[in-house]
Amino acid sequence: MDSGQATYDYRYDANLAEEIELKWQARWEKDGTYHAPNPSGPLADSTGRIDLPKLFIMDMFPYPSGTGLHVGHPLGFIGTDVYARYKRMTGHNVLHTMGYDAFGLPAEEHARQTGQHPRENTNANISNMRKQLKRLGLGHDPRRSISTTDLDYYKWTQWIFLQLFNSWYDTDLKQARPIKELEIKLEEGSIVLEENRQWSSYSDQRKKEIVNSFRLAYLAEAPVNWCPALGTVLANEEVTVDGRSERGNHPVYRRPLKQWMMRITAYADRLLEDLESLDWTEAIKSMQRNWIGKSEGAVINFTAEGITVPVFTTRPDTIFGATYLVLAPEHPLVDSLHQTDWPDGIDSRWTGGFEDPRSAIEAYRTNANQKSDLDRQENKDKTGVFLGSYAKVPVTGEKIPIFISDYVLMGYGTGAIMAVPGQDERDWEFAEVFGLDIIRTVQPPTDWDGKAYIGDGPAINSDFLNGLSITEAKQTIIRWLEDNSGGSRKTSYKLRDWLFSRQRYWGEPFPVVYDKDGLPNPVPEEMLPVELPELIDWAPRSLDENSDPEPPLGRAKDWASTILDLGNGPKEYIRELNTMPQWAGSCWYYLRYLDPFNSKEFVSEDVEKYWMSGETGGVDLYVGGVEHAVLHLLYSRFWHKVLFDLGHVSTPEPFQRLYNQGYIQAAAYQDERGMYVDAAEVSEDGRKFFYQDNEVQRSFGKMGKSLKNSVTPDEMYEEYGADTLRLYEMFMGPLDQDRPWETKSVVGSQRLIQRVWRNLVNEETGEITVSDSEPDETLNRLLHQTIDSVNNDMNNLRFNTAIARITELNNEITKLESPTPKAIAEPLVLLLAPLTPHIAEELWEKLGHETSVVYAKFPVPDEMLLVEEEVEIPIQINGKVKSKIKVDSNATDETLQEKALADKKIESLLGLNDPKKIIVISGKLVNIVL
RNA sequence: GCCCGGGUGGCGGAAUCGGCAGACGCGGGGGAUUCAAAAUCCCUUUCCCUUCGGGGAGUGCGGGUUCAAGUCCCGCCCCGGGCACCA
Repeated sequence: MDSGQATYDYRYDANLAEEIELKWQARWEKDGTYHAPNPSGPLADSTGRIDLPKLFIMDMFPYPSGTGLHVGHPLGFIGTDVYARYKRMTGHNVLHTMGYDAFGLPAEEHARQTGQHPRENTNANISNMRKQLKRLGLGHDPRRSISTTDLDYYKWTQWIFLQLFNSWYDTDLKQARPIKELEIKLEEGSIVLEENRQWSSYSDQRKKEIVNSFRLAYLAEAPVNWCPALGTVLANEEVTVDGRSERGNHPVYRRPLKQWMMRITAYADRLLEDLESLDWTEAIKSMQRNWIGKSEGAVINFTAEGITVPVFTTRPDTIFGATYLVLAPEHPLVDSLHQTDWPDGIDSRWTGGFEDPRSAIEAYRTNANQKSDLDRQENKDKTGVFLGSYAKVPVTGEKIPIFISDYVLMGYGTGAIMAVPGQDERDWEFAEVFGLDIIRTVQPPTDWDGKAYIGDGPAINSDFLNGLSITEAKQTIIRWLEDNSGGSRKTSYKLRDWLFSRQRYWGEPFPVVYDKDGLPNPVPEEMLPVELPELIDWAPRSLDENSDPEPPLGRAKDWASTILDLGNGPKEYIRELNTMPQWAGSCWYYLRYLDPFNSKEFVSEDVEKYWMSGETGGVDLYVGGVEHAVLHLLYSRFWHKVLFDLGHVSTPEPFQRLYNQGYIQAAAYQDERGMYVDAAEVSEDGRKFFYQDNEVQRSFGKMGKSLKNSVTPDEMYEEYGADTLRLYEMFMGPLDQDRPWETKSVVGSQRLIQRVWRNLVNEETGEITVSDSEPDETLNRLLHQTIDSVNNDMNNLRFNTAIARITELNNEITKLESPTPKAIAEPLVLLLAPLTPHIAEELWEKLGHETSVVYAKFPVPDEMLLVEEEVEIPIQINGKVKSKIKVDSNATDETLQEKALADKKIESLLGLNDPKKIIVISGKLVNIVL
């Protein structure tokens, strides 16, 4: 300002914004403004807020990455903050805080590249992220912030593991029970494992093994996803469809290893059924349903070579159309079922060109093994070989040939199917390739010209089932099978047990030690936590496909073997060397937020009941990205249900309402070589885009380094301030929608704040300029209409429209020629407070208030003022608006019609025509039909 | 292939009880202010035609219901996401 003209020392610009923002952030911290009281314990207080209705609002906590935030990250955080602030102002005790999911592969990968210990690196990242988030003015209770890597936190993660280890799933009660109850049942003989065998006749070792096999956390030798490049095994959920690691895109190999598993399959039905009670989007629910993959049907026992071959089918009603069996190539019965020689006169298509079944099978298996999952997926041509043997169909006694083919998967059902080409497209294709019989058992509609018919219809060619519908036929045949020991009703799931071991350093150690017999023993609760050893050489080894996983913890020799007294005197034990997966810590963090300082329990009963109560119970609002649809949300629900069964929590579900925020995308530009160029340096001439005078092509994608299109919050603070950034992000569109970032549009949000400021404050002196005079009628009505809309929008997370309404109100205020009446200014500040808390605090203080705006009462509309005295009514002729009239808002329909017909314009348009019909919608519209 | 979303101005998006399509913002155009500019304020901005009074078209496409359809129904097309040889 060097022109000598009026200087605006108090114009709302980035500098003033920063001054105001830092001032209030310091104040909030000092005053503990966002502290939410607990009903009891160390976080109880005397504010009286505990008597208000509670609300637990939560974000999916972030992984503290080293690269820092870009403006896309905090979108959801701002959304929950605005909502939380609104709820505080409408009389709720709001719990909102933020934690860090800091264990896991990325931390270690980063540490591996930089050579820094994961802990140091993680801590640095967390404090950096805290700083960045604090600058946004998020109203979090800082006392409740936890990190999954805190010793005091993972102690309780280990404690929960012990709950799982010490429980089994009672299928009669349909809930988890303490393992002791199982032991008692086994001793009493109310559970018998083998007929005519007493529990006492088993050896102690065997007893232990048997009990172990019932636990919810158990060891199993299972085919797992081994990723040598990451040096660890991965959960199914962490492997992409084309058989690579989700993180890093490294090849993953299937191999059997002894691993910790979590018996999530026991909960499949409850995880499925309880989805109904949740306020989640249909998209997420259907992804979970899909993942659980429940299908009801029957297992049917075919016999061949004196061996029973069980087959799972969802269509037992089609059994009369079964013309062959197919086993997965790796099915264990293949070796005992095949013949030594081909039968005479065999179809050449069935042999694969081999001399005998054994060599054909061997060649087929080798070939199938070499096929990648991607090949299998893309190449769906049906292949297979005949085993040389035949199976007997239970109902007919007929003999049908047995094949192996890779279109049958070992991992689902029984790994074997009865093929019914008439009613299954895949079987039809196979039957065509191999020249097998096709028998329709459901009558297709008369105009049916397709191949396999999947739809409903009367059963045909099916003996005693003929004429029945699919549903009836299913019931009938299952009853027959059960009566004749031909099979039984059966439900299958796609869901597999959760692989819980990782060969990594940076994770929670298992509270498990092994004694000489090699069996796992839980580390007693009072010995927790089992602390991660300090390791100098913590990096995983680079490994090749054939090597074994080599857990880094094995290198901490002093730690790995230990002397403990587990109740039978000090003995030497070997520790479990694997660590838990990253999901473990994120499974239950919401519970620790409630009672972070509790050293006796993971959460106190009292506190848990208070915060988790509700219609169906759980976190009242959980906001996060859709990418956690299956993994985190399913695991978390599972653990929560176990804790519920064992009486540690009071609700069957952890998250009552789930809301998926959209993503902020950003324009990215590529030059003619396809290389991305710095998006900040690209200019536009209206149609084309240029980088250093060369034309570049625009596309939209995730913000980030690789697309060179990141915009950081810091750049926004520098130019506009945090309130503007918050306002802009909320104004861009509905919270659940993806939207493109546009830096040039941010100014619009700043202008709103600027105008509000100017309407209330003298830019030269910084003095408040509001008047005590009464606002005029029109403005007052607008104020109350705005208050009404904003309340609605806030409740429905429609912040974009709330801001639009506030802008309209402020635009009217701007047009006033006299100072803004205080009676308008105060509610305006309150309306803005959830969205732009810093400037609201500053204005609130300038308006003479001594207490924080955070707990001021949000304005409530005066119902009387919501109804206009006079309204403008459109008049349509044949549905098109031709004129408008002003009438008293409570005018009768008769008056409305009269006035409409008397309108000059309408009169002239009607001319001599007589209206056929006149529709009057009270207070809204008149439509004249000619 | 199946299952979810979603297609509205140059752009982000409003209008979801069937009742004035385009609120609010960005961008564009014009004006005031200024020596000038920035900033600010005001007007204007769906498209086409216009004798400047106005007229016509219009919410992905084609039908339908209705006095009235972005909104409801039927049949398609396109985009985004999820699942995918799961018996």
